[in-house]
Amino acid sequence: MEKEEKLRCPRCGSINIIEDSDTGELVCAECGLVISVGIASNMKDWRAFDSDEYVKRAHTGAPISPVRPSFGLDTGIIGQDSASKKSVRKLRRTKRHVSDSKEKTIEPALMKIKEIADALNIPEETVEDAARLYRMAAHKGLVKGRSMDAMVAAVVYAACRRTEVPRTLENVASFFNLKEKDVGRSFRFLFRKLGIKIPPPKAERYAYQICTKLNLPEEVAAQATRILKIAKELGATMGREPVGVAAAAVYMACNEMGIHRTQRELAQAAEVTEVTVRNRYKELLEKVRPIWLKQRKEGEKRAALAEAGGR
DNA sequence: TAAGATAAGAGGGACAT
DNA sequence: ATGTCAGTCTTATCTTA
Repeated sequence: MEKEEKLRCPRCGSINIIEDSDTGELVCAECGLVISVGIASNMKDWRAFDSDEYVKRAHTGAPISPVRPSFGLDTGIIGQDSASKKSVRKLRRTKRHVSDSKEKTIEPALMKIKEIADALNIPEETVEDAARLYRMAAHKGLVKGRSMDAMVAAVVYAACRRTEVPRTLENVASFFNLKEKDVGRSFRFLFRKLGIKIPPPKAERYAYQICTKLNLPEEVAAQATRILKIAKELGATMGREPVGVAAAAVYMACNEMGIHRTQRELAQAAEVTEVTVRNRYKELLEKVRPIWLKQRKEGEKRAALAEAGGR
């Protein structure tokens, strides 16, 4: 059935490597790692599955460099890589490969992926990943007998997670008029069966997204990112929904910078409840704020010194 | 009106059976 | 496969400043 190469997946060691004839990419059929080219380089950390584990096994160093993340959503930042045209063609050209009927049945799903991607402003890179995941699922017979919408929703959501595009289950589910929990169920089913580990979403991504929604200055996002970094190091985000933590961090950054935003506004932007924002905020106040303020003070001091010295 | 507090209920993960 | 357990988040309601 599957093509086999003499290659081994560097992540899971499987020799079950599929070649995507369109892109020439080598993809591990077991875990989905793209071996030769593509998004693999963007996906750094795979080990953890849920939020708890993520913090427990938090990679120590490696500060998440806040280098202009492309946070998407209605801002013009998405079209960075101008490969859109190429990848659309890539998606269309799926029939050329593999003669069997499976590829044919996949086509409508790919179209749906395109549709939802347009609606939710999802970048091409993510669309391709979703298509790739759907193919893997189809080849393993995981789609048969299940709602195609739910499966498409699941792979789109998964691709968003893998490529760190901040979209919630709710975002994806509502496009298909599905319930969040149903998409979630499909998502978990699919990726348990595929054996693919998908890293938890990063709170920093949501922080930027929230700031964008509320038209907050970049400095707020930068401060929120620092808060989140400290929170992570302290384990204060353990087991919490990243988007909720992000909302609280942004709220705290606003407060500290004299920008008035209510908890309700943050809650709405993050699509969580006020209670969640409150609870996360409370935790951040206790655990993170002291350290954060100290670091800020030190940072300012350094900046002042540097400026004085530079003159 | 914003924010804090509390309680009941749901859904899901870990773990054991 | 099914059940229990601990923990989170949501909804609803009430209180406080």
